[in-house]
Amino acid sequence: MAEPRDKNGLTESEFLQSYNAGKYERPSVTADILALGVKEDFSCLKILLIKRGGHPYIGKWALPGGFIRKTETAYQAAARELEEETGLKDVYLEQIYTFTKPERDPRTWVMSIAYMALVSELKHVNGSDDADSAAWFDLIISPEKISLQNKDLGVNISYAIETKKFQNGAIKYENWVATPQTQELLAFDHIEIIIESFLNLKAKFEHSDLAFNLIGSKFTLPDLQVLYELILGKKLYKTNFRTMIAPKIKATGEKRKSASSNKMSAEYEYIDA
Amino acid sequence: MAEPRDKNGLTESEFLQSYNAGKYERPSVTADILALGVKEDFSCLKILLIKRGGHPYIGKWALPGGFIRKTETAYQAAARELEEETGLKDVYLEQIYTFTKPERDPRTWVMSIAYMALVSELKHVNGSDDADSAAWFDLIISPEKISLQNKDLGVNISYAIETKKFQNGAIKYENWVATPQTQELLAFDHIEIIIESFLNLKAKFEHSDLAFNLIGSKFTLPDLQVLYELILGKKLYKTNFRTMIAPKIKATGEKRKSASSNKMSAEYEYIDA
DNA sequence: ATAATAGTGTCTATCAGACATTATCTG
DNA sequence: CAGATAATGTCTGATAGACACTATTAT
Repeated sequence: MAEPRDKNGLTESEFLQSYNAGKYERPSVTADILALGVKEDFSCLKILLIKRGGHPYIGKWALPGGFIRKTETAYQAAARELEEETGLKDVYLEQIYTFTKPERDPRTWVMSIAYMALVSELKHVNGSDDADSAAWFDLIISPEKISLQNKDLGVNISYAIETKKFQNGAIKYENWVATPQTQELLAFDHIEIIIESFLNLKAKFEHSDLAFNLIGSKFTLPDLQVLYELILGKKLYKTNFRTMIAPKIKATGEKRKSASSNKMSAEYEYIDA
Repeated sequence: MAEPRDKNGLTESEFLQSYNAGKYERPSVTADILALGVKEDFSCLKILLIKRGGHPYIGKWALPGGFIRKTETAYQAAARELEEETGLKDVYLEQIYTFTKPERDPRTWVMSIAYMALVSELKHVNGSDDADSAAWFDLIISPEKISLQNKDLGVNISYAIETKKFQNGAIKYENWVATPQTQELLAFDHIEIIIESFLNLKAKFEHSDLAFNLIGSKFTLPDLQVLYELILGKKLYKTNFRTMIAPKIKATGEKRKSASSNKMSAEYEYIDA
């Protein structure tokens, strides 16, 4: 059978040779990473930010990330940038959402593919590259408010969150808006990425085993419960938590102090179904 | 306080004026839409495909979609392309996933932001633009196989699906691979977009009211149950289905024939919580 | 009239939520 | 020893799963 030709009489290989990639304007695309961890004493979640070393938003705190290269996937770019800018590697990485508002970057047309990383050990992070410095911030988040704080650096970034539901025929949407509450703010629309990703994490948390990516391989049940309470934003009953978690874990036989209190407790590890 | 300057001594506005957008190579970005509906007699799901009118993959069936413009969001592009190529508008549209393998398009570096559309009425669709023609295909999907068929056009496209689980330390992944089973196949990596989106839909289906976007505003319970069974891929018990769905619906007082059988049945409508 | 299917009643197992109680550990 | 917290027992109500049965409708 004859090779198909288009309206200009070209075969596919002829078309590809003559294809002009410059015909349409193209956006730059970055992979930005929301890296989450838990504070050593399990008193709050931690989020990794970098201080921007160049324009735009020079000196502002931002999510680590950078431009995707032609030879790599977005996932590979996210892993590469995370390691380059903070030294973190071999962590759980998942694509969350792609942000595309045309005016979201003052330089030019830039889309951002947001990734969420879950980190079980808050390694010391060091800035490099585009980033002056990298640091873990306390992340305090509720349905009404989000704060990112680093006491050592004296930085406090807060936004109020308002959620609105609206409906369009049978089509139901939920929207939220973040309103700045402090002088110091995040670069770009990164606060939106954080809120969207956290809501995503919360929704997935109850029906998956994502929690175990945030805690070391050996842990105590009081610590694990505190972690669940941090993410879900509510207290859990110990008994119910334990019956829920029981099929997923097994005792190591060891005993050790919990990080969230300083009492001895049995040690467990995750078993995969 | 002085305006901050970068290592070249530029302020932000000076930097932005001199910013060279051509420094890094940029990808083209498309919005592609998986539009789902239900067959009139509720015997299977339907998916909207277009026949490509130009290279590459000329003459092959593909998802509707096209390049995102500099003045619009990906959501707006998806809505626009769907209407341009098929005439469908005012439908539920949700971003699913962004596909970024560098070699996924033979022309050049192209990323695809995939959207899922849920359509409650299978309006007659007409091709235009890049698309020779648009048509609804029967979508038959199981954990092992996916088929897209249009008997009028005599087209049958099938792939076998294999799922693999693998683990990387505490990090657990699930992957699937689609293997061609027929001569005729979809353009690009669109089969991946379809499978990924459908898995997403299935996961969300049980914990949301997405179903009502696939059925008209007035419906019978037998029809609604058949729709749930189609998406979930399993039989449901009538009693349990009705107690589950009861809080979300109210009777209109009318009676009419179901589409899935030809018996009279009470008519209901969706009520929002 | 009969077969098919719409609609209802009910039983059971499981699980989330809620307290109460006992055991153990730290200071 | 006292106060705190780890660990366990048990009660309740809601919900998913499973059948059985009656009512209604198309042919």
